[in-house]
Amino acid sequence: MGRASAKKEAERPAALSRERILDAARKLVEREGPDRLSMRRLAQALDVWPMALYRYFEDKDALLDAIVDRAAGDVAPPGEGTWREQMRELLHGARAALGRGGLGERIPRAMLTPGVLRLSEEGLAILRAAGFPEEEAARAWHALLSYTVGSTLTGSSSELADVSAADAGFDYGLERLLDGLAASLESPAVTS
Amino acid sequence: MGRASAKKEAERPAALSRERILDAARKLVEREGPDRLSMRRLAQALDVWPMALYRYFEDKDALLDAIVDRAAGDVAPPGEGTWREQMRELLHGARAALGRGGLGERIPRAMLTPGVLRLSEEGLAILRAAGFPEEEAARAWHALLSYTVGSTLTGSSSELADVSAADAGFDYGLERLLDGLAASLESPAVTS
DNA sequence: ACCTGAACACCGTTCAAGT
DNA sequence: ACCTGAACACCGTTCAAGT
Repeated sequence: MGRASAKKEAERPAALSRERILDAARKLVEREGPDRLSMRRLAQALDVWPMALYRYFEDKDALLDAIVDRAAGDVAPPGEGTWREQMRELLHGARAALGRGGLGERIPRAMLTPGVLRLSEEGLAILRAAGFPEEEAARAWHALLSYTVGSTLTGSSSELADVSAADAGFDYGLERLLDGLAASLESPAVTS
Repeated sequence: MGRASAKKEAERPAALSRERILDAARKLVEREGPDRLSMRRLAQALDVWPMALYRYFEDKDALLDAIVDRAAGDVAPPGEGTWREQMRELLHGARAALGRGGLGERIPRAMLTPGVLRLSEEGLAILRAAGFPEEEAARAWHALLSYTVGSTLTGSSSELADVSAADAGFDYGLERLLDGLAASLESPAVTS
C-alpha cells in the first residue's frame, strides 16, 4: 500500500481489492439478479480486465462464497429478550440478507465461511441459553436455518409477490416451528 | 407416429419426444449433477443436434421446469393414516424426489406446473381433512414445503454427508413443525 | 506485484436451410 | 414436420506476456 505517493489523486481509478470487488458484485446482484453476475460483467463494472479479478478470488465460486460470507456476517446479532424473541430477530435478519438476489441457495456451499459460522454460533448460543442440550441445539438450528433458507426460495414465488404476505407466511411457519421446539424443551423425548 | 412402416427396426435411433428427452435429462442430472446439464451435452447424449431439442422445449428453463414437474408428479400419494403420518409420507417422498440433483431450488419457478400443483393439492387436502381452515392450511403447507425445500439444500451440506444423519435431521425438524401445527389446530390463535 | 491480451473450450439460442 | 449447420453473442479460465 502506497509505496510511492501517486502523482495525483484519481489518476488511477482506485486499486482493486477484495472489498471493492465484493461491493461491486453485491450491487450487481441486487440490481440485476444473480444470473446476471459474470466475471466479465463484473470486471467491466470495475473498469478492469476480467483476469484482474482472479488475483483476489480463485474462481467464481470463491467469489460467490465470499458474497454469502459477508451477507451472513452482516446480520445483526440479536439484542436482549427471550430466546424466541432473539431467534426471531436473528432469522429475520438472515432472511433479509439472504433473500436479496437468491443467495439462499448458496448457503450450503458457504457453511464453513466465517460469516456463516458466526451466524450459526449466534443461533446455537441462543438455543443453548434456552436450555437445549448441545446435540438437540444443533438439530434445532439446522431445522430453523433450513426453514429460513427454504422460505427465501419459495417466498419469492409468483403467488406471494406481495412482500408483506410473504413475511406473514414466513412468520406463521416460524412460530409453529418455535412452538414445537419450545414444547420439546419442556418435555424432552426419551430418545432423539 | 408411424405414418409409413419403417423399413427396418432400429434404422433410425428412435424419434425424439418430450418423454425421451426428459428421461435422458434426468439420467444426466442424476449421474453428473445439475451443473453438467447443458442443451449441447443433452443433445449429444441423444445423438442429435442441439437445436432438435428446441422443437420440444421452448428453452432450457422450460426443460428444467418439466424435469421438476415430473419429479414432483411422481411423488407417491400418501396411504391411509393420521394426518401426521400422511404428511410425513408425502414430504419424505418430496424430499427424495427433489433432493436428487439439486432440483429443490427450482421448485419456486415450477410452482404452477401440473406435477407440483398436484403435490400441493395433496398436501392441502391432508391439512384440510385434519381440520385446518382453508387459509391456515395454505400457510401450513407453505411452511412445510419451505422446510422440505430448504432441507434438500442444507441437508446435502458437508457436515451432513452421512445420509442417515441428514434424514434424522430432517425428521427432527419436521416433527417439531408438525407439533407446532398440531398445537395450533387444538387451540386456534385469535388472529393470524 | 498487478494487470493486459489473446486464446481455448465451452455455453444458449437465432436463423436459414435441408429432406 | 422434423432435424441440420453455421453463426452470434456470450461464458469461465489458462497462459504468456507486459510494466
